[in-house]
Amino acid sequence: MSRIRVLLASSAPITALGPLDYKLPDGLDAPPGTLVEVPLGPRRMLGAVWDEGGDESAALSVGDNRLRAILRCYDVPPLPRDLRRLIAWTADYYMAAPGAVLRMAVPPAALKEDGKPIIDYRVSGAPPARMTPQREQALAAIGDARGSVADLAARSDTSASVVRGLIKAGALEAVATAPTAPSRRPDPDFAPPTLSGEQSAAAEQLRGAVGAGFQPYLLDGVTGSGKTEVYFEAVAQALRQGKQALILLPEIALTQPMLKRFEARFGCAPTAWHSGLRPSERRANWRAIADGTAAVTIGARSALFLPYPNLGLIVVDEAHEASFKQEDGVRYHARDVAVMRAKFADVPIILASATPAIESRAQVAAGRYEEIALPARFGGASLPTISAIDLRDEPPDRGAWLAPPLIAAIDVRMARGEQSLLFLNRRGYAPLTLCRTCGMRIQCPNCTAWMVEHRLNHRLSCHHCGHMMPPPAACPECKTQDSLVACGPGVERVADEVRSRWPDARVAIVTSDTLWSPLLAAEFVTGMDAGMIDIVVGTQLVTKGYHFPNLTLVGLIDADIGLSGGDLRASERSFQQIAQVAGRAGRGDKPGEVLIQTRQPDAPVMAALIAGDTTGFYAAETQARAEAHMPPFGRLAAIIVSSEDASAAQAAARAIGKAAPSGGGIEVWGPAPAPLSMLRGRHRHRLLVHALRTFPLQAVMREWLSGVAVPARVRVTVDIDPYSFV
DNA sequence: TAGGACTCAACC
DNA sequence: GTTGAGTCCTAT
Repeated sequence: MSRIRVLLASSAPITALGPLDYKLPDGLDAPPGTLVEVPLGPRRMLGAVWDEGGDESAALSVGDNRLRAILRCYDVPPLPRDLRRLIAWTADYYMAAPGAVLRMAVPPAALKEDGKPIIDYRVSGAPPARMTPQREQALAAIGDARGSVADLAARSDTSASVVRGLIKAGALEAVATAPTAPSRRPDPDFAPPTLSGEQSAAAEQLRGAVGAGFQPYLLDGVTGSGKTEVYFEAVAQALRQGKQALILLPEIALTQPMLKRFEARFGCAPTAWHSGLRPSERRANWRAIADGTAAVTIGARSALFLPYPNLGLIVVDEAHEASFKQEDGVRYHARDVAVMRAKFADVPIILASATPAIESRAQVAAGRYEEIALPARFGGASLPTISAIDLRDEPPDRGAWLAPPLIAAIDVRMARGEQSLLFLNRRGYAPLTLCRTCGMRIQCPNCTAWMVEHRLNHRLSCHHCGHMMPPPAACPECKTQDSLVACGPGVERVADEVRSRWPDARVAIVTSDTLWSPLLAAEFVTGMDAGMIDIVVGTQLVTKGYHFPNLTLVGLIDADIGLSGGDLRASERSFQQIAQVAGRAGRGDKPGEVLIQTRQPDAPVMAALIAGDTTGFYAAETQARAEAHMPPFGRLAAIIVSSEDASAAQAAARAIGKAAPSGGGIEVWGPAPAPLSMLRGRHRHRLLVHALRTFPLQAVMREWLSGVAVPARVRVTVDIDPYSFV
């Protein structure tokens, strides 16, 4: 009998168990990283044999006589050492429970013994006994496609229950496929690209980096400069060396076009990892990654914690994206954790972006990251011209949102058969519904937020908690009939205006509501490429890496939205967002034009964009941050105290504030009611901790928070390096 | 005094 | 996070 330590995979937030000791029966071998099933009280839990972290708890461990034996070892490879170190580092740095981080590395579906087949459905040919308009529509739209219930519902623009009804009626039949991860190895020499001189030099440098140990690279290339082709060459090099590569992307909506590009370059699909995988695919892909057969993984941030046994390269694409910051559960920043994984695995990491974060630029300035710049667009395409429309001088018509110069520019595109993109970062029809009679604004019952009208599905919806209600006919407050009016624009409303101004235009709305599956995203891309769409109205989803050669006009409906928030990164974020959406214009051989509707054309962000003065803008922002000791020149942490009981949350927040340390390089602001003072039915107060860059922030906060007793119904969440200030 | 609502600490 | 033990209260 021997004693082993096991870290349990639990979802408990802050007060979680550290590793526990178990008995390893004789004859069983369980090296560190081995995944095991262990008893905990009456339950059976998943855990990993653990060797990370100090052995200070060994002194507190229970006696041999009270040890329980592990139940079994899973027949999968042990978690590699670099991953174990990463889990320990992430838990320590972000003040999260190590078990909660472990859960991201080993999703429960991964260890299911039997690989269930993937069930797809297709039209059987037998018409249903009862035909309804929805069923007819669904069958016509499905055609000879196949897919899951959700896929088919999305494709046919009906609900999942219509599809299930058709299955029950026998009009759709099931097709089972064995869930195997891609078994072919991507071929590094399948279709080598033709690179520009600049690209070749960059690719050459990155190829040389693969196999030469840890080094971060900032691949800083303007939109349309061909960053993807360049880092694909580094991926090819990793493949030649028999290593695995990981490419992280900010959102799944992007993965579909990316998978296509990958396939064109390497001759077969990579292994995908994102929240949309079905359990059977998740299991198959996890196992292929863990046993090393999956050579290249393209995934969302959670792919960072998978057990690659043989990692040779990490790429973080669109590395400036704020969505790499996870905002629930373990609050980590995937870009920063990716750098740590590269460090532990001793491999190079490439952060690719046209608009790098100030944090990443500062690392270049400090000499820790190497910069590789691609200052020109690929294939001779030029960067678009950017100009502002001052809404104070040239306002849109009453009740409309497009100013005359933008309308004229769209007219030109319509006449030439070119495509236009209108950007507004607001989903739905109108962000606010108010009563003309009594002034009441319709608010979410669970959150301090307005209900947003969505006309496409005839609902008012809360974008924070998902609460929905049908739009009331009368004011809920004063009961006046037909008194409610929509205030302000969302993309659906702008699309309405577009349709009424250009009745012949083919209009697509692109938001997470309309493009929520990879299939729908792929259909949008196909439609754009085939010239079936004239005008796109979209949210930030359209800023993400798309390449449409015939898109020559980008209009920003309201460029001022992002500036009003006033948090630390508001200017930087606006700059990045506008630069990214502007970068969609003129990527082919036709020049692009960008029109920015704004009420403050003289704001530094707008002035820099119009003058093309990226360097000056970043220099000014960086200097302002440095002077205020703000990240990356200082450190921030947020403490969010929440409870369903308003007074309990307030009392706990006050108690934490009262116990706050002071001086010596740390200051604590608050507590104050959070800007979103109620979220999902919980009342929230927050404290903001500001510290000098060298201050031992986590250690001090651990000490501080562990000294404050908080009732069970109050939750205390720590957010290290916060990005969200609501 | 049984039963229910609730709190709290241990779980190896 | 879950669980079971412990505590307090109430209805009978």
